[in-house]
Amino acid sequence: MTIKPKVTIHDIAEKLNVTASTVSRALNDNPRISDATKKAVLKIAKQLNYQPNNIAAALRNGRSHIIGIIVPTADRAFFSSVVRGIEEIANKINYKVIICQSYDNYDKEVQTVDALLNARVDGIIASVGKNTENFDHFKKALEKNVPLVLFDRTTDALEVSQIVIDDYLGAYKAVEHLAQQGCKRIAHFTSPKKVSVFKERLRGYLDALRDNGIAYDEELVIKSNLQLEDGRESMEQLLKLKQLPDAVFSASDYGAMGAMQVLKENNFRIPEDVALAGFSNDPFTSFTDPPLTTVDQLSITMGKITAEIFFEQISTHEKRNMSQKIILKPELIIRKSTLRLAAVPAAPPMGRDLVQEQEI
Amino acid sequence: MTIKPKVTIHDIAEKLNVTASTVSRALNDNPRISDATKKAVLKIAKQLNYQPNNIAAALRNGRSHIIGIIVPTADRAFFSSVVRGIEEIANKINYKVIICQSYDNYDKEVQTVDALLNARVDGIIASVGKNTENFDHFKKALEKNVPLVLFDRTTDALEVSQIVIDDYLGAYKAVEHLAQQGCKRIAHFTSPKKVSVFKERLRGYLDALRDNGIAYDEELVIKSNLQLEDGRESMEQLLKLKQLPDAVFSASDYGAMGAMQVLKENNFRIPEDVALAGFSNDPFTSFTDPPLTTVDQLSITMGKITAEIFFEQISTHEKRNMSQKIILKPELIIRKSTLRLAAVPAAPPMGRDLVQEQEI
DNA sequence: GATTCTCTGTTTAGTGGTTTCATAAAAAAT
DNA sequence: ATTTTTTATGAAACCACTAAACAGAGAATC
Repeated sequence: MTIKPKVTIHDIAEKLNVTASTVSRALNDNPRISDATKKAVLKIAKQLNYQPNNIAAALRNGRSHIIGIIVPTADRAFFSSVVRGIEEIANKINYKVIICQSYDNYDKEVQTVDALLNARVDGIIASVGKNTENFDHFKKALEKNVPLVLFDRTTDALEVSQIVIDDYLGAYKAVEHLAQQGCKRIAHFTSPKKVSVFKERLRGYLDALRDNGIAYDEELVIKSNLQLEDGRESMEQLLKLKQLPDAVFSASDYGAMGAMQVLKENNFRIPEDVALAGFSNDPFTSFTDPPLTTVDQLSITMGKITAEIFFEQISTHEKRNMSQKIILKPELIIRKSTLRLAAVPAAPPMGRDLVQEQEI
Repeated sequence: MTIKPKVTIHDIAEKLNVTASTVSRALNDNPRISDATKKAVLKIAKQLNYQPNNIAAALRNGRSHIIGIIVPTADRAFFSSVVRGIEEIANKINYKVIICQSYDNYDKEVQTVDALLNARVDGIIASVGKNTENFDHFKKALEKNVPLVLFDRTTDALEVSQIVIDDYLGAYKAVEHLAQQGCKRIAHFTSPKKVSVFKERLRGYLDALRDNGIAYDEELVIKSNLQLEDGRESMEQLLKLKQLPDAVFSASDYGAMGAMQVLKENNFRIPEDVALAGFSNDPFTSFTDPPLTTVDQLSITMGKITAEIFFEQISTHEKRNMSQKIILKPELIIRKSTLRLAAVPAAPPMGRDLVQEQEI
């Protein structure tokens, strides 16, 4: 394999006896260049296998046409869907996307923002890490006039546009549904963290209880990190109560899954003895037995809207347009884990469309 | 929020009454600069909140310190784990990673390679799309002397280093395990595509049958796209046979999951009536009931090794070092879906460590 | 016939950081 | 004291591309 020399617009210019600026304009389809010249340039460019140097262009005009996306992790179906939605729109208008993962690590998040700024991205779209409480790194981006939009995990500490789902409503819907299925003692798994989503879900839980005439019982609300193992422990704790719950609404699917495992190990029937609902509509929730009722977060929609708002901001650039907050309405995906009444939903079961592509 | 003016090394230079080159050297810790000057420069840089412009540097020295990763999709646990492994090593030596998704779309893959070349990445790590049969876009990278390493979905059509797992061995292990559990009629779900991984898995299946004294029965090998729905159909097809299988080894976890659903719907016991094994160790497999035996692909290891080989290539750069092919040994994760003999594995169940972080 | 446009291109001057080459001063060697 | 070496820095070129300002030829207008 021979290594070809790098070809620049100057090489093309030389071949055609014009200047580099003419070639540059021709390649950029500038109206000041005649069609004949454009064609000639394009032809030579192709012939020489010219590959534009985006770096030089970026340096010159101060826009890299690259945007940075920061997510806690890209392997969560929710985040990757959002990313995909953003990418689709970005690609359409010739922007490249660079995906960065913070792994919910504050330091890494700070470094990433810095790295993106150094790389001179044209803007940043981010979902804030779980442990982030200081937002100076994002402020730095704003100070440099780099557009910033937050989605899902956002903060009001920054004056930026945000796209979130209505966690309150999602939780409310789930708990209301449980109540309608005849549940009277509905437990809730939540997090001790100050993250707003959990506070909102808790609020939805409480309001739905009240609106459905169910008294709040403190011992039914269990705080944990909401991982699988936490869900197991929380459920075991609940099983020690004198009066058992007849439903659990977990603020995470993993927490619900842990509860499901423990319930089955103890020979409880789901949903007859205890109904179960989660939050997020993680892909695995349709594969559990019984399939898990959960709240879908409209990830694709969120991605598209996020991208739209972001690029709107990019184009209007200088103008300090007010930041907007968009709240999407989540959807309750009802599956067997909560269906205690006769009526089973007609086929095809809901949420089936969320099945992932196969692994190879 | 005030927009601060962009500060360059020239601003720092001016403040200190030195030249930009001195500042540049000081910032790069060049030994030819006195410690006093270095300290002064660093101090002013911090004071002015100087942010280096990587683009300018990249243009000048022809290395962007960015590497591109192309994966079919980032939301598959396997790929994102590999990416994570790569990222970890890359970050350590101050390289940024830009993750691109081809969505198994050939055109998008070609465009992506082009875009990465234009962005002047220092190298590319890729897993080839399912439908890619022409590799000219990758050849273009090689011609430009841009290091390229392939993992998992690779090709021998290119003279590059590859890191793959031994699909043959994975399949062999799975089928051997089924035989050891007393299965005599083991079915196999495979793909009609020409992708080597499936051919290898089929080969492993066949050899394991032979080595365990089980006769090959053509009607037990079912070809499909291996998605969930395909698995269901394949299983239904098997259930129509006069002589039912007592085990199914699917070349994908989703296929196995489809089979599990159909089996349960028809009141077959798993694994007593039919044992089930998949391939990939997708996160959901530990949440099914019963949990699914499957083959783990050592994604993290693969990522680390891929990164190591890649950066080795980056550093030795010019030298046209021979390309190597590394084949990792996959691991069989035994779970209840195949355990027909008394011995149930002691807690904690295997594969538990693969549980994903919770969704929020 | 002179003036003004249009059209198509050229000239020039960046963009921000790095690096080669040169140089002055200081230190070391003779 | 003189030469050589070392140290610390400056001046200018350069990376590849782009945009503003400028220019010349022919067409259109008065």
